[in-house]
Amino acid sequence: MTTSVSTSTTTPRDRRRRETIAEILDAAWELARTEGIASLSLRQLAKRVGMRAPSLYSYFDSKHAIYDAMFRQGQEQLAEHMADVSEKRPVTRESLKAGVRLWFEFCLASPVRYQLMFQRSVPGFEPSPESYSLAQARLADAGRVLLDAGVTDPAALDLWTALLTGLTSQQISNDPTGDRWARLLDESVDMFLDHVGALPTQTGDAP
Amino acid sequence: MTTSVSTSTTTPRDRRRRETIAEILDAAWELARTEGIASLSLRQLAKRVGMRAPSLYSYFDSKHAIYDAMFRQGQEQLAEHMADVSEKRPVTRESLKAGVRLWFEFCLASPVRYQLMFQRSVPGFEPSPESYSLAQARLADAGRVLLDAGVTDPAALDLWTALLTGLTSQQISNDPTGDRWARLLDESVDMFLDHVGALPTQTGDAP
DNA sequence: CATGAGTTCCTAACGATGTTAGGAACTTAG
DNA sequence: CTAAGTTCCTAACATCGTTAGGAACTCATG
Repeated sequence: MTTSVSTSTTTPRDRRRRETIAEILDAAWELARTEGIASLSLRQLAKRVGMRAPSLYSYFDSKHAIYDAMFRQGQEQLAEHMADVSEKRPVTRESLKAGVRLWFEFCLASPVRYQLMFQRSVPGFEPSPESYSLAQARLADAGRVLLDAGVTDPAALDLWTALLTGLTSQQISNDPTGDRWARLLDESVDMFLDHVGALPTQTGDAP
Repeated sequence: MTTSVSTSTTTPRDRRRRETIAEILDAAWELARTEGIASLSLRQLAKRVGMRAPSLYSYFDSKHAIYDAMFRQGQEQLAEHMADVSEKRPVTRESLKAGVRLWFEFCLASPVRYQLMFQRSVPGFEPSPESYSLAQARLADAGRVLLDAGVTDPAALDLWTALLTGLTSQQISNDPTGDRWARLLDESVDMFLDHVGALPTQTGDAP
């Protein structure tokens, strides 16, 4: 309950605090990258930022909260990564493929991030409602793109996400560094669109 | 190095031992079902079979070895579950759909088992080479079925497994008890076969 | 400047985890 | 009967997330 109504929460102390939080999260990602996302230990993390484990509790309520913050970062990064393509209209076969390729790129760029965000690889963890709503919004975006492509059947949407998540996790667990996935992605998109009869590859303009 | 060359390892003691091992594994599955596959604790497991934790080490070298034994059990159960359909020739669109439905049934019957076998949901665990080879054999079976259906392109095989694993994990995490997946499965199989041009739905017998 | 609140850090500790050491009681083979 | 092998135990170690309680610091107000 400080009386800081004047400057909008940018006191010199708050700045330092935000820097420390960022530093902790950076270290957490690095540690997750080397030890595995589920093997993040507070003592190791604290050591990496020059602290003891209990001091982390000045910045996060629990280990869970750290995972949650990482989850949010991931969602923000995803939104940024997809910004260009997610609003482009009209939707064409090519723009859809480009979007899918961007999504794949994002997932492959950091398998650990992918595991945290989409694979529920951390045993006790599920994102808080606020963080999860971010994810829902992103998913709604993807759904809207497909809707604008003329795909309306809910079952088809299920099929679409199943196809993409299947391809992604298969690629990540089998061949994270391979680069021959682009063709498979395009083929999948074609298969799906042909099946549901959307965005025909022939120029389908009515005269 | 006992001199038991006569009776093929069926001494009254070995029997008791095998019973105990089975009992431990049963309790492990039950515990995994209630606590989550990754939250299996040796002390809880021991309590459930009327022991203390260290006594489990007379039967398994480590917690990892218990997971490995569970993995093997899962593979054996899968083989048994799929036995009817995996050898049926010639492969038809219907038999393929039946096989896929069996697979789905198996996965949904025990989400915990699915997570252990296919989702790598236990942080430190990966199956031993011997156990893994079992899984490889099962996978080869599935591949052979597809090959006999006329699907030879390796990329198409990737697409097939991606589609199925995507559908499975999506179903399990979103709606484990729902029963409207059968239609989606059939639709997926049709989409795939149409795309690769195998097993045409018209009676394709040459006159 | 001085005082008091708020923050950031620490050490010590609790209960839980997987695992090892060492020993007692039992089963079995010679 | 005796010696080996097994099955169980308690005690303990290092690790984990987390809490309690206190020392040192920053900072706004008298």
